[in-house]
Amino acid sequence: MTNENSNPDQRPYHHGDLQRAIVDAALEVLSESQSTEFSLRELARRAGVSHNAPYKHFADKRELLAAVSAVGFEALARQMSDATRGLASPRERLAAMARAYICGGVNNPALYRLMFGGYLTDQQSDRPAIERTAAYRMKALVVGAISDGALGRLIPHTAANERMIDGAILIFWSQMHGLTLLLVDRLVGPGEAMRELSDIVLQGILDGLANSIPVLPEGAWVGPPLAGK
Amino acid sequence: MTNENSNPDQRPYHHGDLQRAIVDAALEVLSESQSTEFSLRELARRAGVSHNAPYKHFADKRELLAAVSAVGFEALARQMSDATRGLASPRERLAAMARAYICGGVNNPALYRLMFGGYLTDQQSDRPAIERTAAYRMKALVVGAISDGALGRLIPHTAANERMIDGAILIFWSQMHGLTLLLVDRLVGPGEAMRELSDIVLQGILDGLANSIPVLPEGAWVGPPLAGK
DNA sequence: CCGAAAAGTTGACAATAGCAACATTGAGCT
DNA sequence: AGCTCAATGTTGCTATTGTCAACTTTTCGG
Repeated sequence: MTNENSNPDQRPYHHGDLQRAIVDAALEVLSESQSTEFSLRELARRAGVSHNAPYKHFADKRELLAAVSAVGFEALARQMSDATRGLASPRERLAAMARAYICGGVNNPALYRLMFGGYLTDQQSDRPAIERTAAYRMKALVVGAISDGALGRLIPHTAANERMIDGAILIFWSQMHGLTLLLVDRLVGPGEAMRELSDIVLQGILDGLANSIPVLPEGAWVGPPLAGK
Repeated sequence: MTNENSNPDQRPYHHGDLQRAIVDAALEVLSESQSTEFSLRELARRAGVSHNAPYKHFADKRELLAAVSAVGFEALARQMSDATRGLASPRERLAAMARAYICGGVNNPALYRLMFGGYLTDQQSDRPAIERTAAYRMKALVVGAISDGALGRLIPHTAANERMIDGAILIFWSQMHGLTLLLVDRLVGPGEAMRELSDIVLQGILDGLANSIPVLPEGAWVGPPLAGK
């Protein structure tokens, strides 16, 4: 029987869930320092283990950061999902998602940069499956709102509409992504006007897309590349 | 008389222009490795000087990377400027700038991320003056195209139009910025369709802005914050 | 022509990433 | 139970790095 509460000061040899503890510590340090340049040893210290224990769970720092990034994607997907819960109007759902997306970035720039800043992307390696899953969930939410009429008319999610929906998402996503990063980098501001600015931009997009939606060319994709290639 | 060409193999005690050499080496390594995690010592080695020589020109690594970033901003400003040279149509000028911007990012993602990825932004310190200068130049080009009629009607660059022009730039810039980063991170693709995708997106924006241009609220800004605050 | 400042060098220190060898524990098998 | 073994954690080590301090060589202004 493993009872790690019996003796608070006498940590058992085995931590219980170091993997989780290390990732949590990383999220903490990342939020505090807003930098990915912390040391694995620092995390080990925070978790109260020896400097090399993390290596039993992560091959190297890159792998650890990938895990942190994955947690970030899951959190973002959840926040976007939660934000739309109970909203009947598809347009309102889309707006809520956009706000949640921007908020997520502004509230933790370093995490957002880690997620999207190509720490893994640089290598030719694919993104972890868990990230892709979260990303697909986010995309599905957006697709749902669009097909439900967020752009002024119903656009059923059929094969015929696929490239048009992707066209709309390309515009919508890149606009929100860009705004988020400009806010984060304080190249537009002030941060307090985040909500106001994002609504202005969103308004512009929705109006534009209501008039005409581009169709993506053959072979173009939006979202994390499929696993195979 | 200092003649550093007289004896190729006998490097003089003083390098001549180490500052420049270090920055050049950094740009090289950055382009090759697509990562800012190189060592100052590596740069010193490449420049053929001792491991501490760079510290006579840069207080620390951050300062060196700031200098690299500044060079990147200058290059980007020049590329955008060159791209518009000789184009009479303001709309074409705007499109050319957008393409140059995106190209710059896709051709050297690591540099682009360094420039916009808040290596300096994290600290409360302002961006170097040289960066702000380049940024203002870029913004001036965009303002020029817009006021010349890139959005379908002339919008003179007057105080009355200031917040409307900034509104247009907010949309235009964040859209291009987002598209660039999504391309860089391969979250949209393929890279070969860069030109096609950016033209599609640009088209959507210009059409949208031709219909209505948002007016930014009081206190909002677009571009690097002014020096004072 | 001299003295100080600029530019470069050598040597040191603490911290880090990551490897290897060793120690401890718990889970499965008999 | 008792044994075994893989998972987990630890200690010790090496190579590398950022940065400081002290020293040397040039260059340049007065």
